Amino acid sequence: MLILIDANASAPVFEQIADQVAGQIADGTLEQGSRLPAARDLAEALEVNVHTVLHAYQRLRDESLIELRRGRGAVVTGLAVDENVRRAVEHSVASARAAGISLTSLIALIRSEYTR
Amino acid sequence: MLILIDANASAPVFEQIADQVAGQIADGTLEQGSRLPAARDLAEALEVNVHTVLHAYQRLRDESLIELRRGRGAVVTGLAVDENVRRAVEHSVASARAAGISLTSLIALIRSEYTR
DNA sequence: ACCTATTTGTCCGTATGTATG
DNA sequence: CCATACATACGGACAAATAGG
Repeated sequence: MLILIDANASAPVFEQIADQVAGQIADGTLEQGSRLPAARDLAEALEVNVHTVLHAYQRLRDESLIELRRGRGAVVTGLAVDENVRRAVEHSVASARAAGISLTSLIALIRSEYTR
Repeated sequence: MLILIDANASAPVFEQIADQVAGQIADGTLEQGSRLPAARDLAEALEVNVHTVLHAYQRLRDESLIELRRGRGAVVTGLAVDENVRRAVEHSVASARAAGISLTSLIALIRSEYTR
């Protein structure tokens, strides 16, 4: 876990942590199924508060890059892509319906975004 | 702002607040453009900590139901639905591409979810 | 251009709850 | 039953953006 905090950076600390972990998941340094250090441990190593690390972890969970479970820690999902896609599609459809957008229009949106 | 906190409920307080505000946005009690009470004020009224209310507000922002700006407060967006859809679609397409899912397959997914 | 009040944003610290193993 | 580790809530402090005078 090579993570560097730049105290002078404009980005908040929790975001720096989240971004760097996300980057390591993206480039394969952190493999699917691997476990992140316990929030307290990482916090101690980085000399920041536990909440700051937990905040970063929760951000990563919201982006479904990791799974958080009490007593178990943070596990990289990363490649649960099918599940990611399913959820993303579910959300797209839900917000489209809420906006009164027809199936045809939604598909047109998807198509133009895909071929962009 | 009629919000009731049930201390005995299983749902956390911040979620109770977020859900009730979301409900009032959905049913029109809170109109688009209207301003939510300052976090500190609502916290005082509900006799909870400011951070708890801020947590709820930030949750609502993540769902793009409100906009948060320092010094200005929390404003109901509600109808920025087109933007919501655009972002959702963007995300769906991005995760589909990352998963190696073709445009055709993605459209099939969208269709089945829509008509579900 | 300046100052001040308002209000969210971040971070720290502490305490307690709760699911996991 | 016990240790681990995230989840929630409280409290306090200061920073940063906004609005208004």
